[in-house]
Amino acid sequence: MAKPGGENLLFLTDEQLRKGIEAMFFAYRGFTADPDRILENYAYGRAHHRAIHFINRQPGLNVNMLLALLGVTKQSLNRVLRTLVEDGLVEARVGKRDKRERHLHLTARGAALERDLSDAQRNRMRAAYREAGPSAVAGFRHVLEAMMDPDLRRFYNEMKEGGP
Amino acid sequence: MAKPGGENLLFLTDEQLRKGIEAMFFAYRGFTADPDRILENYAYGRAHHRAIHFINRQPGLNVNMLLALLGVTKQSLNRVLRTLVEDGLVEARVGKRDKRERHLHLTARGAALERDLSDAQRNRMRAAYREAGPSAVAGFRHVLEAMMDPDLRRFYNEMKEGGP
DNA sequence: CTTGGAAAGTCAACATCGCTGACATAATAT
DNA sequence: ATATTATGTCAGCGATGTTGACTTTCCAAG
Repeated sequence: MAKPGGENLLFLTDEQLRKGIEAMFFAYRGFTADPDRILENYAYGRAHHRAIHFINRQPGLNVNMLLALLGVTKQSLNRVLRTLVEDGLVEARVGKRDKRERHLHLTARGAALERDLSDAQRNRMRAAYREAGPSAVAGFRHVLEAMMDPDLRRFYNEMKEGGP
Repeated sequence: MAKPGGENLLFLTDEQLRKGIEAMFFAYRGFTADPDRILENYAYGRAHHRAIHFINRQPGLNVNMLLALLGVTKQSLNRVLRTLVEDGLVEARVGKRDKRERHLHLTARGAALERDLSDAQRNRMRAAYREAGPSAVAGFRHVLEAMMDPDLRRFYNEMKEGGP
C-alpha cells in the first residue's frame, strides 16, 4: 500500500506511535533500574547519579554547565552537589581565571561509585545492543537524537565521541 | 577490523554505550517535555499522565493491573487516582464479580485531556520517526524492547498492536 | 574607583510523587 | 464461623523538583 509520496507510511500511524511511547516508558524503567538498586545502599538517588555521570564525562566542568546538562534549578542541584562534596565524592575547585566558578571533579571514591553505576547501566545497554545488532543500534540512536530538544541535541553532539 | 566472531563489534565499545546512555537521558527529557508543559496548567503531574495513558489504553483495567504497569506502590497510585476521580476525569466502577476491585474508565473529560497530552507526545514522536525513517524506527523499537525488564516486556507485547 | 551585573551559594517554603505502616472491607479457604 | 488473603484507603515521611529573596564574590565597564 503506497502513499502519494511514494513511501509506505504505515509506521506513522497513531497506533505505531503509541507503541513507541510505551516502549520509551518501559525501556526507561529498565534503563534506570540497575543504578537505582545500587543507590539504595547509599544515601543517594538518581539525581546524584546524573551529576556524577556528567562530572565524570566532562571533568572540570562548572556548575552552570552541569545545570544546563541536567535541566534543573541551581537550588535543586546545589543540595545534591553539597552532599557529594561533603561525602568526599566530588571536589569543587575554585576557578583560576574566574574565582567565582567551581570546577567539578570526581575524587577517587567518586570515580569508584561512578564505575559501579555505569558498569551496571552499560551491562544492560550492551546486552540490548548485542541482541538487537548494529544496524538496529544505529536506528535507535537516530530516533533518540531526533526526539531531543535542539539545545540538548547540541550538548549531546558536543560531548566527545568515543573510539580511536 | 573483524573480531573472532566474524562480526564488527565496534558498536559495543564503552564509549558507544556511554553515548547510548546519554541519548536515552536527553531523549527522555524531550519525550516528557511537551506533556509536562500542558500539565502545568492543571494541578496534575507526570504520574497523572501515566495513569491516564494506560486507563485509556486498557479501559476497565483494575487498580492492581495498573499498579503492575506503572511499577509504583498502590499508596502512591491511590493519591493520583483519587484526584482524577474527584475531578471527574476517571470513573472507578466497583467490580461485578469481585466487589473489591475497581474497574477504571476515562470520562469524557478524562478522554479529552488524554487526547491533548498524547497528541503533543505523538507529534514529537511522529517528527522523530519521520526524520529517522522506517528502518531506523524498527531498530529503535528493537533496542528498547531488549532493554526492558522481562515482566514489562511481556506487558508491552500483550498490549494490543495497532493497525487495520 | 565605583558601579553594575554575572556566578555561586544559602535559606525558606512548597509541590509532586516515590516510600512504609496501619487499617477497612470483601472474598475465599478452613 | 473464623482465619487468611486480596484489594483499596488514609496518614505521614523522604527525595527531588519548583520559586522567591537574599548575600557574597568577583569581573568588567564607565
